[in-house]
Amino acid sequence: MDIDISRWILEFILRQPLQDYILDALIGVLPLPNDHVRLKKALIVQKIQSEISNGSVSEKILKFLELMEELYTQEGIEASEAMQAAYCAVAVDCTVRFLGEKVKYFEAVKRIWKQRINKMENVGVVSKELWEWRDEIEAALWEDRFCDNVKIRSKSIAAVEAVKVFVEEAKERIGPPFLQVLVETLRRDDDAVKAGLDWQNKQVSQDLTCSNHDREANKGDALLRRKHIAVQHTRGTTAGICRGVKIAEPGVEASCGPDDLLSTPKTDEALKLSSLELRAVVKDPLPEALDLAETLMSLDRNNSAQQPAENDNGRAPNFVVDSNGVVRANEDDQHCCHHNAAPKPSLMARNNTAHTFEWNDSIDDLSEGSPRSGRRFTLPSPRRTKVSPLKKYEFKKVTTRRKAKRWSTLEEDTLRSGVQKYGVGNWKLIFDTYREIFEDRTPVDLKDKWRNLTS
DNA sequence: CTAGGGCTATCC
DNA sequence: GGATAGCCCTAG
Repeated sequence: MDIDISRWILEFILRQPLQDYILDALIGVLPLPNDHVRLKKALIVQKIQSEISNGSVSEKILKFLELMEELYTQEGIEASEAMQAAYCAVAVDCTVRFLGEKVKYFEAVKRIWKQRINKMENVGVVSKELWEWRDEIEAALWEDRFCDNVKIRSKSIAAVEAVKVFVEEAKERIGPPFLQVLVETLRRDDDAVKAGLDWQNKQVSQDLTCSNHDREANKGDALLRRKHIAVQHTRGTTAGICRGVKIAEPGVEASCGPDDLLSTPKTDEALKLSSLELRAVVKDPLPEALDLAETLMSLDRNNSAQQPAENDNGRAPNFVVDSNGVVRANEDDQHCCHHNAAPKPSLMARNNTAHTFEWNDSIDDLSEGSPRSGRRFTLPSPRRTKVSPLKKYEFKKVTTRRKAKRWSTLEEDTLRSGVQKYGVGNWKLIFDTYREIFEDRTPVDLKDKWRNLTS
């Protein structure tokens, strides 16, 4: 799986309620970038949420908050008050819970405050309040009155709540997952298409010159744009660039927010250009179809005028153009043709109505009396060819066959002695040993010659 | 790199 | 036209 796609998926999943073991399994399976800060932050937030899911805090949260602070520092962002408050609350909570047990309390103070927090003098996650707590908590190790003071004061600490506040703030800073932004953008695009069509339908009633064809073209433009957006998002993001247009992900090197993510003058220009290119490649079949219909109807009128008394079998078919623009034979004629249909050909014979590779819709093929004369006519379509685009760029291997050179007696004798010395099959070794004698030969030549000598 | 099948030019 | 020598291609 593409590393970006797996990242998007993981980012999205991280916003969902998730068991830790599932997350760990996903991280183990998905290919992930090592240097994507937003993903790391999302992972940390998920881990913190997981830690507080049982209604209490753990020392692990301290580590996660420290990691988060490191990421903030990398981005030049200062640790927030919410982060500092959460860190302080968790540290205090994880310590004072052992106040009744002297040994455990001593170990907790040593582990959390001496070994962890004391080493973080200048780290942003540490606040002035934390240092005040440190003094009181250490004092409580030696004097009971400080112990009581810590007990009373710590009752006001709501560690889980403080962590939740931080989590919400962190989520907001990280922003929505890329896939969510993408879906929302596409939905807006859909709404825009619908709104556009509604508007066009209203215009139709007022403006009779606006044809169905034009409306379809407009609709196609909007849909085309949507597809381009999807393609650019899914295929162009590794480099982040498609046709010179950069599609930024939210929160990552983005100069614009999610709202104007996909609507910049450059993207619009690129999409228009792509649309024009597609139109240039795909010929609109409608005008040609209408010409064909007109031709067939005029033929029908002429035939009717020239052969008014002809019987049903020889009568030229009547054609009608249905509401879809499809030219059809008159129902009566179809009925007639069924009665006079030729015997069904063998299954192995070519079926004239089957067009697997090449559509045979040329008007030249619609000669009278042909098997298609009384059948349904379809719109002319672009002719498909069997030419593979790969063939166009296929290099024809040009190899000049070497002129056959007869083996001299010296060469034959050398080959024999070589085989005697090194054994059959060591053609390269023999060739290298007597390279000056086997001029213009190859090890394969030696092999071929030996085959010839021993045959 | 080697083995083996196939192709082609040359010889008779 | 068949036989053969020399060369080429490709799978393993």
